[in-house]
Amino acid sequence: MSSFHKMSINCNFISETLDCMLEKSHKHVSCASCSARKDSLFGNYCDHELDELDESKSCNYYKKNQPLFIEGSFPRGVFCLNGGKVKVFTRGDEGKEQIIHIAKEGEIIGFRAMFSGEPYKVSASTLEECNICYIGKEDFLNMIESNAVLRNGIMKELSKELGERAVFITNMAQKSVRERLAFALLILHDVYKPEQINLTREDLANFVGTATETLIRLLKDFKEEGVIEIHTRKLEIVDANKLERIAGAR
Amino acid sequence: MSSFHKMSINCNFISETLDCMLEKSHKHVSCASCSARKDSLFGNYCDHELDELDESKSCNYYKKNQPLFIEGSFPRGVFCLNGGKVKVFTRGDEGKEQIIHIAKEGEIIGFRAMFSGEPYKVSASTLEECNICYIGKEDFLNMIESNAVLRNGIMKELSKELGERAVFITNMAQKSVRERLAFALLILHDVYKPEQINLTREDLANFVGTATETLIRLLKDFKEEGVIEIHTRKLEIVDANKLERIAGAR
DNA sequence: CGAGCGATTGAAAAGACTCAACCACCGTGG
DNA sequence: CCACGGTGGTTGAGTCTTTTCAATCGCTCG
Repeated sequence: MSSFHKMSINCNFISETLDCMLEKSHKHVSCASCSARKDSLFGNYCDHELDELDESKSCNYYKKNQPLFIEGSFPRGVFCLNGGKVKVFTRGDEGKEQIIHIAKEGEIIGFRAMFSGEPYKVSASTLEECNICYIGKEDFLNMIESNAVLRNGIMKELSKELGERAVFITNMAQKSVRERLAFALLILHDVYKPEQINLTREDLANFVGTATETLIRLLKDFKEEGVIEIHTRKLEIVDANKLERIAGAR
Repeated sequence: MSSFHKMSINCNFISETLDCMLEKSHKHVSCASCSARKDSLFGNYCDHELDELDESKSCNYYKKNQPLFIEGSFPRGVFCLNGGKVKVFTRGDEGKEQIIHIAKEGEIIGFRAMFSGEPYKVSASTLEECNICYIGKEDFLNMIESNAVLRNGIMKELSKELGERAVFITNMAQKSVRERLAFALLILHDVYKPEQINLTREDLANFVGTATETLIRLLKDFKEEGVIEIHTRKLEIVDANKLERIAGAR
């Protein structure tokens, strides 16, 4: 844990660090004023709960492509995304990443392995500059134990994800790459809005579950069909309805 | 809830009347004497908890290929498998089944949707004759609320499944059908042992995520390579190590 | 300004699917 | 008891999607 903390002792306020000199000072973002919190599992916390939460957490700044945790290691706490996007992925036999989920502000990451008693089955790393708070395992489990609302929120979240993954599996097994790409773009549209989708082609391919070259060709098709606009690396969804039609039902 | 109960009561009548030879009377299997329980989430229940459980549940006999619940409907309770195998699956756009999981004795099925507040994202139906107990939603949720051990067991289970599905997704996305089949056979070997794997080719194909014809050809290959034995419908694993090698890491 | 990574394109090869036909086993009803 | 129908299993051939390999381009960053 200590190494992890050291690693991330520099700090936050993306708004300040956007382009100028990269002075990331380690400011403590109070949960009470966290803009991402309203959509999170802590959204309905009252004042004294927020104080408690503030006590037990630490805030950290992450650069692009920094790992939060790695498949196979054991969890020591959970991560609460204040700003930025994070990819959650596994590696197949040849080391190729399969992205399972792209997390955005407000999401809590890494609590699955906290309950399963197993090591992480997935890895997580930042896709861009991020501000991420960290809550130690013990504190987190205590909160779960003593706070039924939070606990139910967690169970609901676990359950929802489980359902989503069933659909994901079915899509992987039965849809063509073209359909899966359309599906993926719709999901990413939701994650990134109001911004444009901003991923490397490789990450996008690893989310869709295809080869990078295939992905590129299909993106070109979509562009020619007028459903997306390609701005170098960034993708703009032009016709979401058409995408839905391409993606098929669900 | 009532309609579901009616349905299952009917099952018993039907079963009794249809195969009179087989005498599947609707006996109440006491949880205390349930042989499947020791491996289940209720494995460590004490006497008075078992009494309570017995109170709130009903026992039902299911014929082969009977549905427990269907994608899109809302859950009214959970199913506890006393005997027999059950497939859990979703349907893709063209109605093709994708089997997500094959459950065996001792497993509790259908609790995901209980917490998510969503309708079922999957369907479940019996693969053979089954004895299945049913616990109503309210009773079940009360148990969860008041019994921390059970609750933690459930959370652990949800978490484990979530991890397994991440692996499943990666396999689907990156492995060849041949590798996936090897992987699937190993899983099924575990589920079915000490019996032989007993599924229709179509179900097996829908678990692996391929066409029935492709599956059959690959089974033949495996047989010729000496890793399995085919006894009409039943499959015997001859060389699990070799299967593991074929399946790749993990 | 050069190195290097990410993006792109083309051509060939492979894996898997679809379609169509046929077989074989099993329980049913005549 | 046997013919029948139906489901599940098997095989072959052709097609098509997708991958792989190889090469090129282009932008960004030090």
